[in-house]
Amino acid sequence: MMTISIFEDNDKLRDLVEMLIGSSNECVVSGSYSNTYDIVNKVILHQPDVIIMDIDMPEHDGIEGVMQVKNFFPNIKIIMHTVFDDDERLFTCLSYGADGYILKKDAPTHLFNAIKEVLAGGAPMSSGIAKRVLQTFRKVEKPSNNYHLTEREKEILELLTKGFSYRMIGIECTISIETVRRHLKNIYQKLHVQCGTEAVAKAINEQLLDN
Amino acid sequence: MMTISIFEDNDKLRDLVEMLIGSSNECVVSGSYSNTYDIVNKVILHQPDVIIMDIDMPEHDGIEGVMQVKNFFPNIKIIMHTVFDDDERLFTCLSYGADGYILKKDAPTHLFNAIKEVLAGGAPMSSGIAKRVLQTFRKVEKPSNNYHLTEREKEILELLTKGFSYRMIGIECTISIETVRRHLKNIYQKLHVQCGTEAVAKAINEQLLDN
DNA sequence: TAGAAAATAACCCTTTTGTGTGATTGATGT
DNA sequence: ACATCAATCACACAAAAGGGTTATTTTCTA
Repeated sequence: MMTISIFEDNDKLRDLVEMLIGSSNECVVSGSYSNTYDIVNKVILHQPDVIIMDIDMPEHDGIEGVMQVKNFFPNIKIIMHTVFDDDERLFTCLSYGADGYILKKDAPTHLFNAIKEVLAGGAPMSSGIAKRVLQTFRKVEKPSNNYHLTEREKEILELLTKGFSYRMIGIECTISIETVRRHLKNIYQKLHVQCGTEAVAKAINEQLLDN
Repeated sequence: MMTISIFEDNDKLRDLVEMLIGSSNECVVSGSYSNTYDIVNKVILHQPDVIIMDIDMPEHDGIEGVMQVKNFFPNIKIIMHTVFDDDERLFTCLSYGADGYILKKDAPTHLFNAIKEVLAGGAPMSSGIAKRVLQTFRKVEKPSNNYHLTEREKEILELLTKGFSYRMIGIECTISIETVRRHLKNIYQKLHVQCGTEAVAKAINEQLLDN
């Protein structure tokens, strides 16, 4: 028997969800509130396995709720249930550790399936949400940031980012400091930079070093 | 009527999937191969709406396939169908733009639902996969990487990352070069680094500059 | 209002960087 | 066999970086 708590400020919707879950013989609703005020103590009181969390609530909203709960009880599953599908709120919730994200426009059965899914270790999301999440993994089209650095040059540049002086690089690579200078001179030219610090910044920002 | 192509080197499984899809009255299979050799021309030939793509295939594998197809036809949906659930391959595929990721251990109906889901603009994933994806959004607990840099110090460090020399920083901030030296000396101490390049690397890698 | 923290500045001195110029060797490819 | 390129080394020189020390002014706060 799984225990569910609900945080939702729309009374009708809250009742509906409560009924939906209550009618199941696997879940029971314990704790149903219209905001996340003092949520930690409420959670301690009800010991839910899953929390259904609206975002837009007066005073203490759902984002605050996720943060608080996940901070103290990372194992309690939280499913966001909201009308919002903007990136801002979505990724904020996910970064706080929300386990699922269901839009209210989906059928109520979606929400019910989501509960089973989080309990099974999944991450239920409305389809548009899942798509948006995957989209963030798309590699931003690199403007061919290939400066044709040779392997040796990359090696030396990497040592430079680690704070090695020219001399230390020479010792590390067992070459003379003169050669190190020569390599770095070439590197600076290829990267179109004037000095080591700029080269290091560019190398890290544009991920020029294969690590 | 939707057209599906299949790339899968296990003959039996390929036939099975083909049958499964063929038995639907909404989808038809056109193009069924055991590797992704010359995949672009094959795709041109069959004009599929969705591609079911295995990863582990001899010679030309599914990762290469995703890369090629998405490069030329970003609108064709690709669902990965594989036994692999390691992060390495998962995120590589997603970065190339895969639209779904279904594990072979899931029921075959999962795959069929996935086709409908991608066509509806979704991003079908096996539950464990979805969870892993969400996990990457969790804010990594910053080990209080606070070196107590003052605003001025951050400002100067930022200019350093832009390749400004001490003198240029002085001009930019309208302070003497001596003060710049003093600030940077303090900065190096606070960051526990020996030189500018290392400080720049640390600043960028640990996101010390609020931008 | 006294004290702390931050920002400012100067001087000295050594080491490091960065540039210009030139040269040799080995591998690679045509 | 010749050309190209990467990697190596050398010398000279100017500019910049970085450390030590000391000191003044501003700003903020207890």
